[in-house]
Amino acid sequence: MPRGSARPVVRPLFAQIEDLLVDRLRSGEWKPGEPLPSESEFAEAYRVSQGTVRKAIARMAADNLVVRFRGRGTFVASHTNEREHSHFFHLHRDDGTKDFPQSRIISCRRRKAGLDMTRRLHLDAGADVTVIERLRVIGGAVRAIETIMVPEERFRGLGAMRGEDLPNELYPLYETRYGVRVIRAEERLKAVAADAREAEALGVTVGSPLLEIDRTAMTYADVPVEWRRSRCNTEKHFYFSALR
Amino acid sequence: MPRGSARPVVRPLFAQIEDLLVDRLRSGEWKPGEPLPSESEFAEAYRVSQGTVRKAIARMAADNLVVRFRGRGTFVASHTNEREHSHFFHLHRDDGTKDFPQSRIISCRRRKAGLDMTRRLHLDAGADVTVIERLRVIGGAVRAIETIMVPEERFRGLGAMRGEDLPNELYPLYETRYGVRVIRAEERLKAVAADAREAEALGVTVGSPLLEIDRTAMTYADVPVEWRRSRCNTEKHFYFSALR
DNA sequence: GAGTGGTCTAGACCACTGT
DNA sequence: CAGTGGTCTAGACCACTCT
Repeated sequence: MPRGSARPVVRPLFAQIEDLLVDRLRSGEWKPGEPLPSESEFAEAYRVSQGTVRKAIARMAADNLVVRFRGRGTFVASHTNEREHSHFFHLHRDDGTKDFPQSRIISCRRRKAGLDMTRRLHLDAGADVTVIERLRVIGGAVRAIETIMVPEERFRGLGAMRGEDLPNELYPLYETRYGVRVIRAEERLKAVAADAREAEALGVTVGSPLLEIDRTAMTYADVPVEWRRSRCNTEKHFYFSALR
Repeated sequence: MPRGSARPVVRPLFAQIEDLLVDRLRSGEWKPGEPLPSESEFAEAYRVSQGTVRKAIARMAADNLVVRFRGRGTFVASHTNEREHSHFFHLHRDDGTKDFPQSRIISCRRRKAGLDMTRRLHLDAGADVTVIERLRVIGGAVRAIETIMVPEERFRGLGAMRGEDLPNELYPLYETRYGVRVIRAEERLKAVAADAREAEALGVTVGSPLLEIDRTAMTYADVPVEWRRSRCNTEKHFYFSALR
């Protein structure tokens, strides 16, 4: 999507503080789940008022970069937290409830990136990628088949992992094992027809309509780190999107 | 969707001010596009500091209830503004560009609400509704067929309008003619198979996969005012969703 | 009790708009 | 020019957590 607009020449103080703090987050100075220094410490260190630091951190909290607790402190957001678990999973049962998906790995291999991957993941030609194929089981039934592509460079050794060792949720793994924190994602949805392989995996007839979810996941500074394509049987589920 | 949680017993001042202002917005005290009184006026009237009013209005701006301009003032948000035009339309061309849809009315009739409509629109049994059917033309080709359902009570006389008199965009009409401002919407997406009628309208074969977008549009206080169901040919377009 | 973030105030200065 | 919203400061009080 058309993103990223030119920055104004002069930035407010709080925005500059925010930039500095986001840079320090990106550098890994504080790991996911760890506490940041307090507002007053930052205020003193940067020689600005506490209110200015507050505004900077409030924006980081609004962007889900950190979470704040009164009386406890400010912590780097983490996908390992229960609250953020499946934060990016938008399939709901028709009755509106949301039950969390299980994963069943089909394959996990290392490959050379195709042209599409190099473009989506901002890779050089010939770069290595790990490609994971898996089924997603919701409420006991296979509801989606998913292809996940990540650069080997950032996730060294992932391509050599055995399927049984891969967890249900990948983003916590990205965080803890590779220090890659997924911040936001963009999804492109289409209706497509099931091919023979998909139809068999999902237990539907060839040509059945499937919801394709094409996701690019990004870390700090909008750098893409994962490309994922799911094809979902939406007979009993829907993808939820809130507009405002 | 599971929405609306219990309010805390004691609400901060700024939140109370926000509630009061939203109530006054809802009452129609200021029409879309019109200016609100200034921060300092509200501060004096409610006997709170200007900073507290600022925080209340900032939240209303974040919710797209109002728009603010430095030097000019605060204005009630309106779908008639260019910026908000097609704000809720999420279909993009495959190349990422977004061109705006034209509408071709198929029919516009008054009916008795079915059980589904009474439930979706919070109506009494036997209530009258206006049902509009139309095609959406994007880039010269028919890309979607759409059914729109609104309560006659709120949109009196809409059901008697001739198709030629209905504009491309309905939300500006809702605003100017009926004083109904759409604030937010929820969409549920599925992949479905085209039936004979849809296939003919969209120029695809029967059974082709279509993206169904099922939207409930709401005004202030999450009151539903429109139910809309679109079935889209996504061969050359995708539905965009940003996750954070 | 010391330390955290959340609320609220009061006042200053600024950029920008309309006249 | 007066009036608007945007930024920044400094300080007070609060609810809450940890030890």
